[in-house]
Amino acid sequence: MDLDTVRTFVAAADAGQFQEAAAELAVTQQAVSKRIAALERDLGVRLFTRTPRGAELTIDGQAFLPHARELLRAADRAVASVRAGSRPLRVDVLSSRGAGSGLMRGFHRAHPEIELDVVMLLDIERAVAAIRSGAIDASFRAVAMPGRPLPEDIESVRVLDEPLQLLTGPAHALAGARSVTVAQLAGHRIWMPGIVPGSEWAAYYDDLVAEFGLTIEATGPNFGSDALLDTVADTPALATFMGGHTRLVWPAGHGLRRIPVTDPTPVYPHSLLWHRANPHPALATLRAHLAATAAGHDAAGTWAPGWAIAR
Amino acid sequence: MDLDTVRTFVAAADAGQFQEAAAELAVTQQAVSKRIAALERDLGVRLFTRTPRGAELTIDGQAFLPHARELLRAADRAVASVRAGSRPLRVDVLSSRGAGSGLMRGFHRAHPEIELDVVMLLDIERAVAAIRSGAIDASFRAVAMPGRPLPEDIESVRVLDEPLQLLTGPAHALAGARSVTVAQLAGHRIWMPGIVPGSEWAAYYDDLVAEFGLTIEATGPNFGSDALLDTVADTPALATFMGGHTRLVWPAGHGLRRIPVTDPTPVYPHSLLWHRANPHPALATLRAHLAATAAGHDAAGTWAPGWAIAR
DNA sequence: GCCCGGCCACAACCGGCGGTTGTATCCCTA
DNA sequence: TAGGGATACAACCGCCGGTTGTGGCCGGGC
Repeated sequence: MDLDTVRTFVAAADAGQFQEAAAELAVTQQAVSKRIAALERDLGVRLFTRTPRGAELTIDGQAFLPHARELLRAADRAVASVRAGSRPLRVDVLSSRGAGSGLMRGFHRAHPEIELDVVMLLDIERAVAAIRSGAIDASFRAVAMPGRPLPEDIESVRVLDEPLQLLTGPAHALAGARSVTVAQLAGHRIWMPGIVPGSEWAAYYDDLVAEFGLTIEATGPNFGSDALLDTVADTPALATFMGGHTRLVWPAGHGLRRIPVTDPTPVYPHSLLWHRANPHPALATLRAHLAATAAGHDAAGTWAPGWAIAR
Repeated sequence: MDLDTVRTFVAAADAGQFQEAAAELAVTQQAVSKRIAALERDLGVRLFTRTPRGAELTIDGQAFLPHARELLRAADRAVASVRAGSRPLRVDVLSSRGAGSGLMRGFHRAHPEIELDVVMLLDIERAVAAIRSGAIDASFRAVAMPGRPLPEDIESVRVLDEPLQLLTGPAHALAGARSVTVAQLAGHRIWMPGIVPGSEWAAYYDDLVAEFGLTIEATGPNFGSDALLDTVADTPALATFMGGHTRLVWPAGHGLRRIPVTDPTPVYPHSLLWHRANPHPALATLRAHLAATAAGHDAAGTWAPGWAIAR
């Protein structure tokens, strides 16, 4: 289906006649007639009843019309999403199910009128480059990499500390625990596929391993979180970490357990990063929303690498 | 923009390479390459970074992808709206702002998963013909015309009595009244443009005029309810009737007044009409919803023509 | 009652869009 | 270094979709 044809249909329906629609679209009446005929052939129904005084919608045409309008609106939104200047606010998040996504969902609920696009860059290096180039407007991340402070033109504000939880299958040795200490995790295999090597996310787990002597396998390709959950559910010796704010679509019958980690609770600190000179009006709205809804940071009993919360 | 091109973009994004997308779409790799290049030219941005091992989305491509998917979903819904068999439930209402529309909005809120299409046929003759032919699944209307009972294969159930209210501008003689009796309306001009001559709606007002000696001008073209409200607001000698369940988008600064009518209150009885043999599953859901939410009919102090509520 | 005007459909024609085949180039891997 | 797999570029061509020209239908006005 061609959107020009749909546009022609809507114009003809609004005008009530092909001739006027043709003038509006700057084509001949015959072209409109052929387009409508082609659309009717494709759909297999008659959309207009032709009269000597114009064309009026059939019942099928009436039913199709609002869908056609919605189709054109969707096309406009799609084009706007990549239009340079005055495009939707474009925000990078760490993962599709992490705290950043949750914050953006909350923002969208609070401001449904603001057009949003959420993308996922792989590490903070690219995120910072994209922010500086204007390709994205903001990013939810730990603020830096070890030894690599943020450039001066990037601003940041700490938004949320996401506590890590242990995710195990029903047959795991720790499956019955109400909570586990970090010390108890020593000796257990923890599997974190899909972490991009060299990213600040990988550095976080490197620090966690170095500090508490855990065994984290960050290798292996990422086949998606469904595959991860499947494997964890079926493998008694395997567990994984999950953000405490992740809202899982819980697969039925897996018997998965989420177990809080304590003494200390490892938290992943999320900050909002943006360019000092970014003029996007929705960016200010987002910052105000986050400031208004942010929970206080209770550092007592939690752990995070120093470089991740610097500034 | 061509939807085949958008489909190609989504396929390439999912596959991560043009070659596989081409195989999926049963075209050559070169065709996919040209389509993507054309889409990028149209949008003015690069959507993929080409590598010797495939093609991965740019940031713009990532932002565009969900919009592209939504565009294709909208196209599917549009096609489904006219697909013979298993199409959305198609319901006819009297007007876009009357009680029927309100009931359908309530039904949609209660069952958002059910696909709906609302159309507006002009009179009950056509509605009954459309119901019998299967072009629509149900209709909200007064059940019949005077002297023309419903055919045997059409079933109906009374759903809602909508009280008429008087709508006046601020300078109208009755503008200050908390309520008016039907007798008080005698001598005032009441303007009802857009009523289809010969329809059961027109017959209703004919009966109202004959019974109570009102002056109703049902003539003149219908320039839309906005124009109607404008005229009523500015013309002291003119009023109109409006369904009491109409939820107006109240134009600011017009000073319009809605005044209940009493002694008796004219009500427009809405029934749901459908074909006895219509197998659409959503039709049963709609009937159950209406039965569960229907208000009782309090006939005391109201008036409606006998033919409109027969059966 | 007839004619004219407005609107839509059909036919013929034609240019360009979008497909295919063929080929060059790049990069990773063995 | 050779080969495989990926994309881009070039040449070719059929057909889709536009235009012009024309005919039919119906209603309103003279």
